[in-house]
Amino acid sequence: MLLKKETYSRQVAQIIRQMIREGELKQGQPVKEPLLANRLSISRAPIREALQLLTDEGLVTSEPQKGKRVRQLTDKDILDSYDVGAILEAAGVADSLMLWTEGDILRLRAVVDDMHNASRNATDLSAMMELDDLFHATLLQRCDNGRLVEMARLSCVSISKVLCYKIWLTLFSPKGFTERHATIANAVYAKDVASVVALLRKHYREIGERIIAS
Amino acid sequence: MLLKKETYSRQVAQIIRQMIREGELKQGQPVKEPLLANRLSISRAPIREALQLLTDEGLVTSEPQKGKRVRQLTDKDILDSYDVGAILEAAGVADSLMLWTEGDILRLRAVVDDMHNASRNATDLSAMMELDDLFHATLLQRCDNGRLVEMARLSCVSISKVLCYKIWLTLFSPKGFTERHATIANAVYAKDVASVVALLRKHYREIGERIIAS
DNA sequence: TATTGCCATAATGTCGACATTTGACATTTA
DNA sequence: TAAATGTCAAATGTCGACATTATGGCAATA
Repeated sequence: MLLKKETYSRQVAQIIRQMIREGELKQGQPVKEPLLANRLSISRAPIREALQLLTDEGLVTSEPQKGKRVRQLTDKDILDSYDVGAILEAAGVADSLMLWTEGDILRLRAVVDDMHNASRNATDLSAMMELDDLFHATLLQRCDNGRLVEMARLSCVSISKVLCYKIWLTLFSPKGFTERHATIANAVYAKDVASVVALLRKHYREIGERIIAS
Repeated sequence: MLLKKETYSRQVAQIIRQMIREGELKQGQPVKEPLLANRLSISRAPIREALQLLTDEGLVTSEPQKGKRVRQLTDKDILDSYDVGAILEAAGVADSLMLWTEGDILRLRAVVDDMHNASRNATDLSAMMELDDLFHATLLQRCDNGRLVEMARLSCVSISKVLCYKIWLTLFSPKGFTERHATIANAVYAKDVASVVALLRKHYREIGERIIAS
């Protein structure tokens, strides 16, 4: 076994993320340290650390002396987050699209192909989720601003795909989802920067609006 | 007295920020919990919490089992951070400039006037710093995307004005600093979105480059 | 009945101590 | 001499307990 003795805090953070995704912890609900500590049979210290990690990710809100809660996303939070993500991703692509090689384009094509294949088999989007991540990461493959890439993800993906996991799975049909990304990819193949930017911002805005509508 | 019994953690975080600004804690230097705990005569728990707060802000890096260190900014970190800040601020202004009223413009003029006045008295930029914050906040006064505003600040200001505090004070002469902002303000008065965007990105890039050059 | 004040309960904030890991120095060995 | 190993102090991770603060219910009062 490839010795991996993670620290408790990180394992707990992952467990709580899972609990939020699965709906065991709902938005706005308080997260009580003693409860988790008992349930996991560890002390409160690592629990507190884990909760602070999640606070940094925006999954949990903290009010001194009042405890921590699963973040309650307002409609505006969702729209704003996706808007920021779109702005950053669009800027990152716009600034780096000129550097794309033929190989880069092939990589993007491969991702879109995988989406097409997956859309024939999968009944919901759960299989699509990692392809979606891969697609957007591939769009930024030539963007050398690591901070931009990181913040773009942090802004919307990390939040929405955990807090709104179940809703996210119902947003689109696998086919429609694939087509949306194919459209964006086509603009990339054509190196049409303006279209890519416009399509990305539209794409993200629509996702935000659909999440709200649910 | 205006009862303000902040939690220890937050006070400690502020103290450490101050220590970083003043150069008592230098970049890359390990931050040892027992030391701070002794010095402040409190236990390690609030120290650890404070360090995690600072980790979220990007001022401190953490490696499990290896401790925390004051973040060591690479040249690329600085350039990338300012680039992200510029992208967000420019997008925020671009999307909201059409909403500006005459009163909004007067507010911006007032800030620039304050800068002019300050530049005649101050010998360094220390007095300018809060005016700089105010200037950029005023640029985004009509941007209703709170998350964008927050992330724009977090991306560069919070980091650089703490980690590179002393360098920052020597970047420009007060006069030159004022003129730079006046130039941006003029483009705003003219509602010339393209110029504002271009000037902002240039402004931030130059700041990054000057910090590196030091 | 509605409001105020008090109390009991439970959660968070903080503490001091122990367990484990890390990094450096000393020692051994080739 | 240089590499490998053993040893030890110091720092981090975790624990259980106490102190302080928030929350809800109940009684007293207007």
